[in-house]
Amino acid sequence: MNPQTIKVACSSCNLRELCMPLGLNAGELEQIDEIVGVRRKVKRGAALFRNGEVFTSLFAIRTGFFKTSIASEDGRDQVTGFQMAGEVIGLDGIVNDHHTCDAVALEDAEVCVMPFADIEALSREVSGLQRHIHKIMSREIVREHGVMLLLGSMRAEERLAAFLLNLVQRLHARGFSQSELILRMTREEIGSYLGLKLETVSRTFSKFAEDGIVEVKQRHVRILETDALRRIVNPQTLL
Amino acid sequence: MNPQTIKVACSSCNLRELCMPLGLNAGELEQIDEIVGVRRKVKRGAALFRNGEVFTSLFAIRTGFFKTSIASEDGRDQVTGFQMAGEVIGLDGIVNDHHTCDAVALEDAEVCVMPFADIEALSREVSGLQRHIHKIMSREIVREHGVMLLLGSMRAEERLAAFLLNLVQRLHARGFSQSELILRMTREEIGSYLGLKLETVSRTFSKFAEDGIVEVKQRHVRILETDALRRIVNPQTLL
DNA sequence: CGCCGCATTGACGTTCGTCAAGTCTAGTGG
DNA sequence: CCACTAGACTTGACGAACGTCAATGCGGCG
Repeated sequence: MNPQTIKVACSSCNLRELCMPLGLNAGELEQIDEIVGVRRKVKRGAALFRNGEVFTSLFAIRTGFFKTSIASEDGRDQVTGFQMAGEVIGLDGIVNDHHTCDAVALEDAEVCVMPFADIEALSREVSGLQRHIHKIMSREIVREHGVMLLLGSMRAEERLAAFLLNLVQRLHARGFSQSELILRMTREEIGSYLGLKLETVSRTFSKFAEDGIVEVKQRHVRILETDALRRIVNPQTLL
Repeated sequence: MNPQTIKVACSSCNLRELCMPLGLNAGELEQIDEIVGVRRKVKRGAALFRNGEVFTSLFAIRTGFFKTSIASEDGRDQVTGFQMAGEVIGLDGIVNDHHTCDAVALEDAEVCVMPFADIEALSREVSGLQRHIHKIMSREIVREHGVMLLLGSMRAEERLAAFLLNLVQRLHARGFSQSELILRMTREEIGSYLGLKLETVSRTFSKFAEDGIVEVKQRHVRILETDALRRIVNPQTLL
């Protein structure tokens, strides 16, 4: 609730290739810089937006880590995703001009605020931007299909293995280790995302550790046998 | 595999308000008619598109009923949605120019073929169309959040109750009964969508019937107590 | 240094999946 | 017109996986 306003430039952002389209000329890049005029800091535990709030902007994560979650009327809630640097959140708000989920920072974070009206206006001019927006939304739809497959048909070990592989792959794409990661979320949040109770998440971590597949020390995870995790997710594949 | 080509006009289509934006002037409507130049018939059991095929077009369903599903490498598959007249399918293909799921007709169907390149070009001119496309994609994202909540946190009875309420609500919006419906999909397909085995779906139907909440005769379902279904989905609410 | 939230682990219960037998129905062909 | 068949559906008995409840451990932050 303390929106810092710091002028920045996409054109010089090291996350450019993650959140912005490639192959634009100098003039187009400059126009995009205009859109992302403001950054906002979000403290750990604070919400970037909440269910019901008016939607005005998409947010590109510059630093930090978020979860998005929805709540059913009777209080249960479901984590719908974990987002890291270079990813865009807020797409849920477009359809009704109101956000339909909460976005909460799991560590101190900073986002680029992109007013959606400006995005729409500019993407009528710059077809590369238009295409990029469409792809971001389509990617989210495809990602959610994958989560539905996970929730609908996998057992606990498969879910957790898929989760770890996905996380580490995304972190690796950002220059982090392929085998070591620090979880920014609690067991309960992992469980909510995976459709499991926190105890089951904990037990499954312990099982993986017993089997020598990972080392787990609270939120610090080291993957010892990536292939073993892959085999758990996909028993058919003989790696 | 027998693409019928029949010229039609959105401007005179009775599903216009479902799949196309409102508030356009005559000239804009005419331009949209240009986009939807072709219809295609799909026989029951046939695929409109399959995972891996090149993506070129979105499809607006004119008549009939579809399921979309994805397959994990080891053969399991997950139904990701059921689509009816006025709904748009194919959004998953945008991100990689290839479809990532199968769309199969559950009864003889007819779709309007909308080449995506044309949609993008025209939506640069007609901001109402641009906005509409964004909303369709956002709506799909929000719908999938709801499915994640269902798969991640609901029990069998809650899932089936939510499923029935959702179906009947969408059918009602299309002028059908609020209380009676014919299921176009098998128990197995319902189960796949809801993350349950077909036997569990069948048992849960039987339980609802015993409790006097629905009458079930194979695929014909009559809802006797809508409020009871709502209470099952959302125990807190005292209707 | 002590507290509080998070994580782990164990014992037990519930829900749903599995396996199997049997029924219904729509469609086919005699 | 009716018998036959294949696929879909129902139902029961049983077991496995995961949830629930509860006790305990650990570590980070003030």
